[in-house]
Amino acid sequence: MAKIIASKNSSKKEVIAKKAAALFRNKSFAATSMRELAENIGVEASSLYNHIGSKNELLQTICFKVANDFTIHLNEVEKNPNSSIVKLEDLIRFHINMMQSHPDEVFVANHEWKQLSEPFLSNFMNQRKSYENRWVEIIKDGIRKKELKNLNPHITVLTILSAVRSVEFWQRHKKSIESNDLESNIVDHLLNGLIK
Amino acid sequence: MAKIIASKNSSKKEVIAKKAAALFRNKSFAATSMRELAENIGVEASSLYNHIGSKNELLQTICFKVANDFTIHLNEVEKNPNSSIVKLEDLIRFHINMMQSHPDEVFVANHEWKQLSEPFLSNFMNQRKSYENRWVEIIKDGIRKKELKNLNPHITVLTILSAVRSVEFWQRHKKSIESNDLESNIVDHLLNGLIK
DNA sequence: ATAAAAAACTAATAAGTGTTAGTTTTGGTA
DNA sequence: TACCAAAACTAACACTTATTAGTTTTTTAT
Repeated sequence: MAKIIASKNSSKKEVIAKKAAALFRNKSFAATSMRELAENIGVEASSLYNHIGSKNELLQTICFKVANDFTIHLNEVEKNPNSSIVKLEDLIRFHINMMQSHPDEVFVANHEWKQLSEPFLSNFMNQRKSYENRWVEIIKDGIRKKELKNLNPHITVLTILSAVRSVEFWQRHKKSIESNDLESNIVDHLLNGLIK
Repeated sequence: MAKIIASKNSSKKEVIAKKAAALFRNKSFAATSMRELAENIGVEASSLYNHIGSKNELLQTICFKVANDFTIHLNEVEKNPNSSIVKLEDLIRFHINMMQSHPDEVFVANHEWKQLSEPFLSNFMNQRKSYENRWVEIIKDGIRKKELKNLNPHITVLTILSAVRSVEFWQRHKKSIESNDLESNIVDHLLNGLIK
């Protein structure tokens, strides 16, 4: 009889969620069946329900865990009395690090949140909206203090948040690109531009 | 009896593909059923098969149409003897314009291509790889001619291609943001940076 | 008006979906 | 060793899926 193996660091539920994140990333939430998830873990589909509530709950767990991590870090950034530039650099680096340490989970939160069911969907969208608005305030502050160019703050935020997602594409090349290189390149590009 | 209405500019197949792109974007390919697509068009699901081969074929049509448009434009950019900066600006603006003129199709090509079946999947990935490599060459040329900073060209390309996807988020705010504003903000940010 | 072609319909197929019920096995504790 | 709860199993349910077959309606061309 096959078994779900829980390690010291992660409960069986966490083992399932981890594998689910990988599958939801590679095949999409809708195209991943519970039977397929079970097979990847080495167990029958019905056995999963001893540990989780539903397929939807798995998606919720993944998405809100990621959202909370980002919110918590933003709380800390806002607390510190740094310049807007330092704050932005800190935030950008955190995004890049999150994508490298939890690539599947962040990918799912970024791309599969649409498949959340209500009320989780509305909840998630509100949380994201609020997160973006707090970035916008940091940018506005930087413009006010003449640290940043007078670009549209909303566009700037979405440009940065989109740009950091390029890290998604680098997982395949883990060896060919140094992590520090990746991070400093993106930060430099987004803050100082491309032209000499 | 309901009917699929073909206009002068678009055949019935194109009407179906257009609606499919919108649904695939909003609900994902896997989560969109043929019955749902048919209902949105005002017809029974089986009637669609008088005009299309399969659900998969719809996705193929959408993805490769977009990929070809981008490839064709890149061909033209490479032909013209402009500086690398002008070429890059041209390419960035084309991406932004494509996302504004064909938002659903570009979104699907960007996010749902994974659902393509073989051999289309491999085909699409190769085409994208080649597209990215040709961007890389333009950047390398710019570095060689001292027009651009010496950043990693591969990282730079993916950063730009990710950043322009921020346009996806602006569809909801069509009225609040001027299209020209959006375009010039992104171009300025990616080429000249954020810091004053 | 009539015949032919295009495109709609209804009904059915076979396969796959998430999830539950009921049963058996497992591993740890008394 | 005997017991009990946790966690696995098999089997089934009620639906949904893409797609096809066969039929009827609509449109087009003569």
